Amino acid sequence: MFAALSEKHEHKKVLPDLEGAENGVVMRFAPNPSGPLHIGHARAAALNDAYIKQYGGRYILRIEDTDPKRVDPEAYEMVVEDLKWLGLAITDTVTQSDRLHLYYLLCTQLIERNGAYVCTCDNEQFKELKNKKTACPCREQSVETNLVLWDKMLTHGFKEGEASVRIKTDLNNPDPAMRDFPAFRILDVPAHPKVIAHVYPLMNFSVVADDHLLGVTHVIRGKDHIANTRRQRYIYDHFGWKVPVYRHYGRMGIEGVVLSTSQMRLGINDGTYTGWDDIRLGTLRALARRGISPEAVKNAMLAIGIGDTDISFSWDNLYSENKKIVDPVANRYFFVPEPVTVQIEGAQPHTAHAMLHPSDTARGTRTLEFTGTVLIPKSEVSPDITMLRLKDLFNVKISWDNGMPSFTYAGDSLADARAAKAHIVQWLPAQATIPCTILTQEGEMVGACEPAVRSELGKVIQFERVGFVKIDAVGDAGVVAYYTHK
RNA sequence: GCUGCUAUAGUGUAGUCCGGCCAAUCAUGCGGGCCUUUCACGCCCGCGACUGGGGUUCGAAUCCCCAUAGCAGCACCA
Repeated sequence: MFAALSEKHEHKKVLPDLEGAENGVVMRFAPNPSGPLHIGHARAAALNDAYIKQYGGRYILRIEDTDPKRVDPEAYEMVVEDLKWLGLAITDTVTQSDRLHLYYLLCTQLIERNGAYVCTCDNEQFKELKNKKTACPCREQSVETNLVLWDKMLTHGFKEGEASVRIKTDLNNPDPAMRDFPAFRILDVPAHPKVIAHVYPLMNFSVVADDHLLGVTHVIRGKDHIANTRRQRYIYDHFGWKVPVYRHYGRMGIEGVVLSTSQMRLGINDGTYTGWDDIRLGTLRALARRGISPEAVKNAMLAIGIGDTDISFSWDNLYSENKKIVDPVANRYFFVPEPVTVQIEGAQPHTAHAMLHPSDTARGTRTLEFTGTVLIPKSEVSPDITMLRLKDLFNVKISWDNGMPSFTYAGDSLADARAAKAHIVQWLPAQATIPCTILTQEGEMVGACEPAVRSELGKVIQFERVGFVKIDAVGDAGVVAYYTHK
């Protein structure tokens, strides 16, 4: 008995169980293709992914492009790329603009079931009636009339704004948002980039149609959809379909990056941002560029879970997850910020062997040839510092004369350096160094690094005493790196 | 305003359904120490929370009520 109890305590589930998931699940991630994916999307994407991996089943990517105003033709590809980067087990991909005929068909059936009607009321007028819990005249039309009007909608008999299809719900529902919400509308402009159409389903209709058609069993989405879930239930009831299991997680506040697609686009167009992967943006491609690994993103999202309380996203937690992944694999190099060139007196040429990774000796070393002149960080040259240890090399004594420092060799003994509490600093041979700029979200850090860093293009490395960076570009002019985190 | 939802340390999270294993878990952060030729990693120690007030009960983080706060929705967006 006690064993059972303690076991219960030790069995920490990563995520809470989903009801009715024992025999596998069908879940979906359903983004609007208006831009690349950002951290907010990653939560839904990762949560669904984790459950599908836990229970087995299918993972449907459903591109929800039923509003031509909010479709960026380039986003289709970006979304797929971003999900690929995240490493999700997507099994099916559907695009709603390919499926308009299905929605039309189901709409006809729904009208035949008397679950929907074509409303030709002025929008303001309808809203007024709705708020008074009063049916608009269109609601009383016969099924036959509705079918005629529906056909008229589809055959350009109405112009934009002149007619819509509404779902019959409960006009006495205390929440006005529930009362006879729209299911289809006419949009003459803009043209849809993927399909010729002018009658488009609204999200609540197309989502129900697809969730049912695709056999979706569980839906995990943000709580901004709670009202939609209630609306969608009316459609399920009209058709007599089985309703999926829903989970709505709370709002996630994310500070420090730009997330609004329109704001990002604006900034890119006016040159404020370099592109969708500008590191000031919260897109997944920006995180990737900064050296955040997809596993870290997923782990951080799973740690947040599906709670329905509002939370604030913690960059610290993400960085911590990323460090766990990156630290064991990142090679170490010297970066000297704001370098000053100093001549060391009294030292013979030395060859320093510095480990590529301190806890993985098998990875080998890099060699730095000392021939007399080195670069060291400017911050290490100040009157209150009298001794330094050049890491993996030797000790240096600094003496000050009239405010001018001079540097002399002070032995190889590490013990001496320790005894003197000397800083162990990164350095570079003056004859073997390349310029290096580290771009951070706040600005840039200029310095120099080991030439060998050029072979780490695209990888995350650690500049000792500085932090992890991703090597973004290498060239004759030097190296550009993005600061990942400490 | 109307309709709902939520409320555990700086942050995230477990526990809340079925009240006692909870003087509240784990992670992160912060402070200190050890290790170390990085201010990294690892290890050890510490800091820090049940929104407030009533009620029910032998007993409440857990149930009920009120208050407060936050959030969501109230689009011919998703």
